[in-house]
Amino acid sequence: MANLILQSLLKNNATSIIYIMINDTLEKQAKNFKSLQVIQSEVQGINRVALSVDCVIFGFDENKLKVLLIRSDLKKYTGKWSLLGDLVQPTEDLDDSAYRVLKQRTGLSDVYLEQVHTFGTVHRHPAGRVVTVAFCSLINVQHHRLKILDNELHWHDVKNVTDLAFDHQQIFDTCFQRLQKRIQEHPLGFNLLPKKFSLRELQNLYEAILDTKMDRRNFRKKFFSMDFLIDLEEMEQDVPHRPGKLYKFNYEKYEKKKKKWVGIDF
Amino acid sequence: MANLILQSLLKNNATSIIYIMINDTLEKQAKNFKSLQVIQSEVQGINRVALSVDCVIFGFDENKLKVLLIRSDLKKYTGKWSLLGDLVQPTEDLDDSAYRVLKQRTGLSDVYLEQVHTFGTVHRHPAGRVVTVAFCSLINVQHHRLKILDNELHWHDVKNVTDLAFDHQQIFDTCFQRLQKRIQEHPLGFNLLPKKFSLRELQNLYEAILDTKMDRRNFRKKFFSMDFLIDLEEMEQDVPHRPGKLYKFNYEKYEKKKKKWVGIDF
DNA sequence: CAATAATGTGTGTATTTTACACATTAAATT
DNA sequence: AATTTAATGTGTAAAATACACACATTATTG
Repeated sequence: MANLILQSLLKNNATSIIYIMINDTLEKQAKNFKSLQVIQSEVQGINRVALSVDCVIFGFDENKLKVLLIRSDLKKYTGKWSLLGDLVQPTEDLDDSAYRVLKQRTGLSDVYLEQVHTFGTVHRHPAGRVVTVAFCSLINVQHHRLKILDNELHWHDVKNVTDLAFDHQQIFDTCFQRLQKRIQEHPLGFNLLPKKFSLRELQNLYEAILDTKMDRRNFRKKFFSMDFLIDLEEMEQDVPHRPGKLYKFNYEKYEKKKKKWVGIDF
Repeated sequence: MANLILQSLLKNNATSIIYIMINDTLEKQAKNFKSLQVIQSEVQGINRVALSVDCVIFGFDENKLKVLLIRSDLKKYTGKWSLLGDLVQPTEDLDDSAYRVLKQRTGLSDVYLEQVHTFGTVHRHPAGRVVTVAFCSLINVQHHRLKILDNELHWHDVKNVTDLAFDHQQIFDTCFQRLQKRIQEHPLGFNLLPKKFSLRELQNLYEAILDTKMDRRNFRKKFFSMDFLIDLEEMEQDVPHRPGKLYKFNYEKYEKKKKKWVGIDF
């Protein structure tokens, strides 16, 4: 009897079936049909949702902060910009999924992604229930060439990001806030600078991301006192002004001295 | 032809069907059968996963930090403690789901939950792919009575939390770290104290959560300088030592003066 | 070769943190 | 009732950090 189901599915060009609360035999029989992909659901029953990842990739370029956007696929959002996202595959870890999306959409690899927040209101996606996990990152635009440019992939000025598709504006805002907080607590900024960088470049970076101005002299003092910069005894080349000294970041020392701060601060 | 599928499903006592890549007519016909629950899946295709929420509820009780745990349901983890979790319903927002789980498992309502992190490695759940979103909270044990005690629900001493079921140890650790960070940046601690509290009670709270000792005099100075405490001109009652002054927290003032900190600190 | 526009180095003041010392108060003890 | 005890409440000085600002130095540009 169960065979009838399978035959019908095949005749209807079904490629997959997820069955719930049907007797066991159906599963065994279904597995004989190679054109049918059977996905069993023991505990979950019908409580399944589509899960996606969205990547908010911030880029630092000529002292400005950018973000990667593409044109939305969906008719409902024609013309609107959206984040880089895709569905999570059933056999794929969340993190892996985010890295895959980034690779597929941009060609970028060798980028560290951090999970930020999961967005799951029922009607956030027009095509049905889709819960999405947002990841973010920060890279140097000059150091990473976009190898794929489908859907008008481009670096969008962060200051002009408005009215994105879906709830992507909310996702973007959340990730931007997280980025600003992270860079004050962790030295992720160094990944976006060349291996050898000047203090001016470092300060430009912080000023761009935090959208603020800092005193040059106190900024220097702050970083030297932290003792995480290694003087390379080299100078900048080809700059249209007096060259500055070049430094690199001492990751080892940072890891050892990492702040174990305990106090109250609000 | 599609009817054959439906008839077969009905004869097999199917209560639900999720179909993918089948022609449109099937959906329309299926909707005529009231015993069949039809869940359409346009964009998601077969890329669906089960989604759950897990709640890490920290409790402050007699100057100790606790966490709510239950016995695991699953045979694989018999005897092990686990967090409060359940599957997210298809028509339920993530947040709502977490609040429902808390209510169903403990009877607690009127508790603020914060989303912390989503855990989604492929094999984290023995029964199949289950991605889980972790929420956490912090309440005063004395102010919230547990109305349901199934599965040996109880307040477990945080210092003795080891070897939880599933990947719940990892989830717990992540949430504990988040809690410790949060309480240093935001005044959530005040929700767990009586409306009128002494400085000693406040300090006990911080010392319990941050697992540290602080200098009593400097702690006082710190909080008074922040100017968020209102002197109630009352004294403690029935304490076995010299009574201390009672204070309440000035939420309005905090909201106004909230720190907009910009700097580097690592 | 002077003007320019950066880098590099202090210096003094204000603020915050930290480490302690001592007086005060109410309960418990003798 | 006087004394001991164990808290609370207040103060003070040194150290560390943050902040505002001045000036010398160096390469480039016109």
